[in-house]
Amino acid sequence: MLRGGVGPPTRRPPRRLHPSLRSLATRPVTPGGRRPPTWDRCRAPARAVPPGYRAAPGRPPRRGDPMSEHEVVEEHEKGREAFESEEAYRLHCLRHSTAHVMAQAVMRLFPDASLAIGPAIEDGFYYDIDLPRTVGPEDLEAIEREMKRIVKENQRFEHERWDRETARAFFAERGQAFKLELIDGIPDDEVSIYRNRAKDGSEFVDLCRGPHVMRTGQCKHFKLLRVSGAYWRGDAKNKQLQRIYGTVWPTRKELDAYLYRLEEAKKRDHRRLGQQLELFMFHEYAPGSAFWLPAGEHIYNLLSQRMRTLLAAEGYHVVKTPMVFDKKLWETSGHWQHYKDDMFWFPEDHDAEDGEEGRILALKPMNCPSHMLIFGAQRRSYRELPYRIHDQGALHRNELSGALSGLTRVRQFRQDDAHIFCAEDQVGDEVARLIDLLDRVYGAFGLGYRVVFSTRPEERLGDDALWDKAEAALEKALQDSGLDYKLAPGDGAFYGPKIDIYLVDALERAHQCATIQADFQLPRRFGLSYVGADNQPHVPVVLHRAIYGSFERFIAILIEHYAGRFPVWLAPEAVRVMTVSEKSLEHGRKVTEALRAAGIRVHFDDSDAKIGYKIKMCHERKVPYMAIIGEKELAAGTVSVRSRDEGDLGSMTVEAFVARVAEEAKPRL
RNA sequence: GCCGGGGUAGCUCAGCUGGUAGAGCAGCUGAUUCGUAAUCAGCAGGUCAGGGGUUCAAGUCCCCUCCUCGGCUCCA
Repeated sequence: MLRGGVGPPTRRPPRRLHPSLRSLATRPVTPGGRRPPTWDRCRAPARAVPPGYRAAPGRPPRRGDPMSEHEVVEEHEKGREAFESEEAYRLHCLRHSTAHVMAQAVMRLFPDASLAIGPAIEDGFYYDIDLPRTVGPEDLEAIEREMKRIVKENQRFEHERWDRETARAFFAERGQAFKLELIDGIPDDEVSIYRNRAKDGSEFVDLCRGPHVMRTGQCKHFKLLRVSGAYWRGDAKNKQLQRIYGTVWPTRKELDAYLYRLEEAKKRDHRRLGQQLELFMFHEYAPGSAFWLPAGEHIYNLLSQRMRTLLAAEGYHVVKTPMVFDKKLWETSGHWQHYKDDMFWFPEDHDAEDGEEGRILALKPMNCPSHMLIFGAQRRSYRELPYRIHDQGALHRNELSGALSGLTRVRQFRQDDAHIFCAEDQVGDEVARLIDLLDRVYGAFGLGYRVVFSTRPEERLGDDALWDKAEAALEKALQDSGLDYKLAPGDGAFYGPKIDIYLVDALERAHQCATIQADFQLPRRFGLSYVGADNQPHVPVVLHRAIYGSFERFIAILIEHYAGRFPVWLAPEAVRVMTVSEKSLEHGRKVTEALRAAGIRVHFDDSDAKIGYKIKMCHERKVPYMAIIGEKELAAGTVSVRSRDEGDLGSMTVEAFVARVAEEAKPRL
């Protein structure tokens, strides 16, 4: 999500991952790195055809005519096309099927439950259910036990087609109001139904597009993870349901690997490491706003400085703009109309009588309007274009209290924000330069990335000719870059097409950070123009762009990506010098000074603790290098070096050590 | 904002069905001068998130507020 775009972010919780990237995070990370053979145990139904039934009109649903083998195969081939790989398709079937198994189990335990939807999602599945009471962890265990029984029974997933009235009657009789709503939303005359028959003669019948695996026995390696609230159709005005999340994998090994990955992610959680490493803190007096402690501020500031330097070299003008603006600015940009609830604002005159019209001021949630003012403050020539403005000013957004989370969802943050004012025919070049730039930036951190190109949405501003031009320019730049990218038709902003970049971290999780958005609307709203070579006024195109995105979020990703083990060039503390005993204090001091003189961030642990204890403390801080100084080193004028990642490196001369660390401390960016 | 977990010493956590708060680490003081992931002893540290209520008695039960965590359109 572009935290600096002009789009009117609606007041709703964030979508976590772009749908077109769903498969990205589903890749299992096995400790050995190799993927186990899986698919022999998860057979999708196309090869072996499950019995299907078609209900004849007017007949009771159970007595349908069997769906022909050909039809079933055809259907599954069709379903498969929507997936990028056989693997993705089979996982989808497995996950969706396990959602059914869970629903079946829930219905056994809570006969009054009412089922909403239960899709397959990244890494698992969920089912939204209206339950008579709230369920807790003990209930999840009970549901799991029931699911295991169903798996053991190895029930078939029988596919049937019913006419809609039969289906309506069936679900109405069972009080399944959500299913009725879903049926009413289906345009076809027939609806698709899946049926599971239990050994005891009971049945589980669900409205479902499918496809499914053949039998419940395939859904063996699952685990229910958590339960939370979710609104029917995602709308806070609707009834809130209980959403039960689970995960499922074709093999035990993959399930274990996934659970291991969850554990690993928990260990790397930036909130936990942020406290452990004293990078930042929060206080209830400033919900959603981080306090950057010295170690964290070091990283923040380093990223900030490197980006300024980089962008200055790219021809950007670095500016600083006001924090508080008259609400008129936000009316001009359109934020006030769409986004007022997410802004912090207040009357200029606090003593104004009730009803008295005073000036309203607002903290900026985005930088773009003030950049529009800068561009518009002078008469601009085409010779000045592309005119690039970079601004790292603090932004404030009044996020929903329930949406706040660590550094990733905050109320105050800064971006490596910039706006590029250019002529229409310069868009392609600028985008190409940006792609080159972000490739360099992400490369410096060892982060991979994926690119998604989003084109015109149904509801949009501007004429189609302009959209044609913009989309063509962006796409050409993408093609020229040689990058793989995915197309997301209709996912663009209402004011222009965009390119979103998803970072892939060490745990193969995707995070949206960078974005490049073309905007044809904002310059018009601000009445901007430049004088062209033809001596006529032209409206510039604006590119909204960010590479880190917000510093807060990017640092959170870095913390988790590195698991707190920052490389020397980023680490707040590069070396800790420690003495074995007081006898070597003097030499320790000298070594510390030598490192400091070389510009290395070093701390001298001259306490009287034992060396083993000092090493342990240092490990907990994840300092990359330890220089151990004892009487041997004192006599030889050396240091004994221990690396965080490689262990004891033996002794070397002070000069060699300083040179080694200095080399690693050079900014990679 | 909504649903559901949490909030006990700086940190991690214990405290059963109500009977007046505890451990480890960190801190301080002292001893110890030690060779690659925890030296010993002593001391100090809490309005049990905040407020209200029930009770002879509340960390524990009830209500309100704040903060925090998991979620809240990956659409049969």
